Amino acid sequence: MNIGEIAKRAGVARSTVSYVISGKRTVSDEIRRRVLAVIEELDYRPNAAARALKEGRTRTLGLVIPPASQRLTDMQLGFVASVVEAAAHADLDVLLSPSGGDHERSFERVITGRRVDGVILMEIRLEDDRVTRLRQAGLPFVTIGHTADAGDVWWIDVDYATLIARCVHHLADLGHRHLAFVNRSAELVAAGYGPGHRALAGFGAAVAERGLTGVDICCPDEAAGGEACVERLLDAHADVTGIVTINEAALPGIQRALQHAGLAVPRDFSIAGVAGRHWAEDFRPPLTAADVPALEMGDQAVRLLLERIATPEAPPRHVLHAPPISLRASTGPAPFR
Amino acid sequence: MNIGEIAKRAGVARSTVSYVISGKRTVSDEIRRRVLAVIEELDYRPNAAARALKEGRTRTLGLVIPPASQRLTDMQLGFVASVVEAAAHADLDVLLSPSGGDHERSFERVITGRRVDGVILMEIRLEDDRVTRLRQAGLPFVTIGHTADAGDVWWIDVDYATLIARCVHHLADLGHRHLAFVNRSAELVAAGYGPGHRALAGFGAAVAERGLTGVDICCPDEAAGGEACVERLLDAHADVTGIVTINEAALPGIQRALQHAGLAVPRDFSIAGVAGRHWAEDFRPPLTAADVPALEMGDQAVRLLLERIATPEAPPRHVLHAPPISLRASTGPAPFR
DNA sequence: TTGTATGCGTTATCAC
DNA sequence: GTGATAACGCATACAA
Repeated sequence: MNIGEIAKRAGVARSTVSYVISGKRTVSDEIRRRVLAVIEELDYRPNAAARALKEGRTRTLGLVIPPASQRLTDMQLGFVASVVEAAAHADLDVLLSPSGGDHERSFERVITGRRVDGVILMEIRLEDDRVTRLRQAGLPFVTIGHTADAGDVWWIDVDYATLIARCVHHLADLGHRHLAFVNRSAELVAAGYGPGHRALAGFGAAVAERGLTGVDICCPDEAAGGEACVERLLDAHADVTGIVTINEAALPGIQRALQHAGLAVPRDFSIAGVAGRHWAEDFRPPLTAADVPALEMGDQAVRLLLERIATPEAPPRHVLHAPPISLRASTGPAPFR
Repeated sequence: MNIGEIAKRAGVARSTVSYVISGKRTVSDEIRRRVLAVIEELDYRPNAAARALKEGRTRTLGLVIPPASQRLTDMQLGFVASVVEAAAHADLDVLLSPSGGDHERSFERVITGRRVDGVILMEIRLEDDRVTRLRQAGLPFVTIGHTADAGDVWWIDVDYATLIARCVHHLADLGHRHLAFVNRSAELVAAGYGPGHRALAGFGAAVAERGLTGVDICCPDEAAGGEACVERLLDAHADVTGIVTINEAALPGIQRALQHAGLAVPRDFSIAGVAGRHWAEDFRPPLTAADVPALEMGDQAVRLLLERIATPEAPPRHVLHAPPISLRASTGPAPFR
């Protein structure tokens, strides 16, 4: 079933069918009706490969996700969901590529061979080979997160340093003097995961500015790890009265550890951080946290990418999100000890 | 950058370059080396669209996921992850398509226009338009889950009826006489979501067989909903001593409600079900449950699809998984009341 | 062992 | 307002 078949049955030239479909030149009403009727009858759809070959674009975006073997966080999932949604809205398809581990071939396949018109990259590290590779491939791309030297790339990110600093200031205002920062997993941080490093820097700066003492600790990205981490933390630093965190997946475990230690939140202990809305609201009591606007960010990433594809020479654009901290119920005045 | 350019620089015919790449006929060592050197130097990769047009296949699979707006469950995420992984392993790309809601266009785009060689469909309902549509489109597809009339389609599913029945028998053996079944969300069940209906049927049959009393209740797929649901349940049916569930996302809420009601698990109350391993292990105490082998199933779905593509006339294949129930710590003898 | 020629299904340029 | 035709980049049957 191809455009020639439609043309033959409608008794017109192939080009006429093409123009009926694209509307790029005027076609008499009668012929258009006849062609459309045949298209309808045979349920004809243009062949995507032929069109891509001729037009030089695929109407497809590549989305490079973290290796799926390690569970995606809620936030990452939100990005994927919103990117797919926004792409669909722009009549674009999304080609998924896991990266990292032994998935180099998949990544290479997606970015070479003109398979996609552009790429959205997630889970960026301060130094990121994939960014280097995309730069050299000359394929338009936008990153969610940004490398250390991202002046020339288009990106969109959450301002972890600022958000974590705000959490520290909030707790300091409440009288807390000894805080802990619960980071993402040690492997991730060691690999140069941007949010981990930037949030830690923000924590350090704010703690210093307010003259507090602060300890930081890496924590596996899951409940059991969070529980163990906080147990150790409470053990080693009995004076800590508040936690600041960006590790949403560890929250259920953190909660269990505090409960187990007989610490009531927020009476005996406060906690605040950056987390997907869902995690924050599921915390008991609901978590005072900056809600990452993952849905909005995915949408924005697609818009930026389309802009970049449309105007390759435009100067790079960066967007840094610093959503307000939603005051919920997990922070309160520092306890007397 | 195309094959002709490589040919010119290497001083050979285009077909020779093509054969060097595909290896489909022997090429003298010297010429092959020369060609490969040029390919390497220019970092040439065959154009995917041209290849797809010529070969009549795209080396791409379509993966139709539930509308991403509603959070994907862990299990669904496991399917996506393993499908992408298995596809990458077979050097195939995965085109993602959200379905349901206002995403019909995306779905249509993926299945028409020969954009993919085959489709994997998730989150199947007993009556499912998408299955009908794919049947009529004549595109090879495999479903994870199965419709009521799935004799002629290739599918792979979890045997919810059997697994839930096993949970009931397990609890009955422990002396429980009054059980409750916590289903997925009312909307999902009303929409004809297969697992919900089949699990309920299995529950009803097993309860009848053992002469127990059973109540069933639909429950939103999230923690807060689970908490509210179980509160109502305990209120209305004080004699219930055990819950059987397929609603993994509600588990944290169920746990909170039981705790809040002062019921210790498993001393005062037992709970068992079907859940992703992660949810089961995060439950306190760890949940006695059938661990859905999501990773294995995604892999299998890809294998089945490739088989179906390779042999279009082969009789349909069905795989029903009934993994054993992992005995953990959430079930115990019925309490005296 | 290598080269030549053709067609996959579109879109767009040119001629009418 | 419409039709014929030349690419797009590749794979392969056929010729040498």
